[in-house]
Amino acid sequence: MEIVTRFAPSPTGYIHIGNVRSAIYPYLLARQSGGKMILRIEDTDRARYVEGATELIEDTLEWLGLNWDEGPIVGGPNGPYFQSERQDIYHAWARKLISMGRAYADPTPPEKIAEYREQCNKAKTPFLYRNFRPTDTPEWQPGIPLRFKAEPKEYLWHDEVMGDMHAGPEVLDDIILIKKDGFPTYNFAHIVDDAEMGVTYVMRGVEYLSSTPNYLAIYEALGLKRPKLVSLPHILAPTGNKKLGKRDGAKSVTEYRDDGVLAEAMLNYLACLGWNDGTEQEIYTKPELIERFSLDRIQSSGARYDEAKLFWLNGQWIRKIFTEQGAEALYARTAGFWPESAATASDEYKLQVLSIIYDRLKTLSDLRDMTAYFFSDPRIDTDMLINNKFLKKLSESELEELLKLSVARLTALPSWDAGTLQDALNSLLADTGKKPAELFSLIRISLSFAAFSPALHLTLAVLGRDTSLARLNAAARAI
RNA sequence: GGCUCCUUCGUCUAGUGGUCCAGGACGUCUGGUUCUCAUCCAGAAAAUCGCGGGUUCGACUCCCGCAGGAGUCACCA
Repeated sequence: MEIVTRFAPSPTGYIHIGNVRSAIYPYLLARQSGGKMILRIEDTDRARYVEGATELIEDTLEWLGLNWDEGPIVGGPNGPYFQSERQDIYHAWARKLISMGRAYADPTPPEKIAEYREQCNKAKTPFLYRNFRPTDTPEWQPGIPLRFKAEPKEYLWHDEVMGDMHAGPEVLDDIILIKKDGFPTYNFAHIVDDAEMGVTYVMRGVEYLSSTPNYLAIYEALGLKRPKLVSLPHILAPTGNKKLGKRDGAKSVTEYRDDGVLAEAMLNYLACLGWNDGTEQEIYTKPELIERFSLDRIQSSGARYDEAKLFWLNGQWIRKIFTEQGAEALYARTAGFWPESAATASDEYKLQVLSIIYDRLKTLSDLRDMTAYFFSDPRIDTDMLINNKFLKKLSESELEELLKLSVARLTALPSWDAGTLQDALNSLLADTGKKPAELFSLIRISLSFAAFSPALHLTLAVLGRDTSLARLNAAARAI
């Protein structure tokens, strides 16, 4: 049978690190089996609805490369894919339950319910609405909440991650199916939708585990085949034991895109947080994840989010793309990450800069700080030269002499390529009798006045003859 | 509080009765790669496998208790 999975977020804001796994795993499972993934927007709570959130969700999925087969934008045979547009469907199913005697209109005002709950709290007994079930219920009509009529009994089920589960009758309750405003609750809507859309795997966070018996009761009442149930453990915040959530400052997934994290690295990291294939591999491409993914290797305990590892992985991916797909492929990803002064620089020049600096990047946004001196002359800071730990042993006149000699030698060079420059630097080293630490530091700092830079001969080669010599001369004059 | 789930290096994890005085990765530390920073390479420290019982010739692995942590008990999802 075809595997059908779904990702069913509420449009209440952006997708963050803590909840994106419930999109990744359904995607991997669907692609692996040749099945399909549905995107469904659960917008039944008008109070929490956030304008533009649906677009944010779509943007996140598209960035990560998690394309859906049915849903907003792409459409499909089981639409609409917004719950707010499926009112009639829920009401039809609701009437079915009413006619079977498994649902009833409940006119009890919320204040009265709060009172019941309070009574139970005082008596230290669990609050179950079924114990307060009204006897003379009116006919159901819009404006009155509709409740499920629970039949307390024991439930057994299998969760693909948590294993065999059981729950006693004490957890079964008369949950609300349709709210006063006519919208269904999540509890009811997702069951109807999954059934109508042919969903075979329901993957969601573990917070739904304890309400599963109530869902099971509804499947049973409706005569529906249960989908496979998959509970995904929480991702924990870096500190404490709480799940990662927006109020702990969980960043949105796409915020990392803006910070220069590659989608490949993000997907790789998130997929492997709480899942592994049993090997010692750390870097996975999307096709590899699709091939290797398996539900039974999803961890049953929560996993702590570790940004340092994400950044490490991102560095690995930056290098992987450069070496496997070429400098141009990586360069194509760098738009928007260059310093402002690079605006007028040519693509060819930026590509050269990228080629000598890419293996130092943890994120693409590192380009901003690390490459500034390639695009504009740095401010001369003689202090940086004179007090350098290698250069402070040399007198100022000695530094000036060395710089002038270097300029003279480099000026005389017949060509200005990395190889020639390397040779020139080596012979300069031999002729002056200076240590590399001294001569190279002097030249490197004079060129960049930066905390660090790529290999000296490469830096010279990319900066070009005119710029290099001008900067060395300027530094010599400033000493 | 009731119910439910979870528990191996700081972190992510491997481990399905002996090959584990517990392996890999991130992070940390040390050394190397003609200066710097990073990469890369080599190496180190790092878990009495939550605790206590049992079963067994033998347990991280099976059973039972306990403790700790988490989730849930909405006309939110």
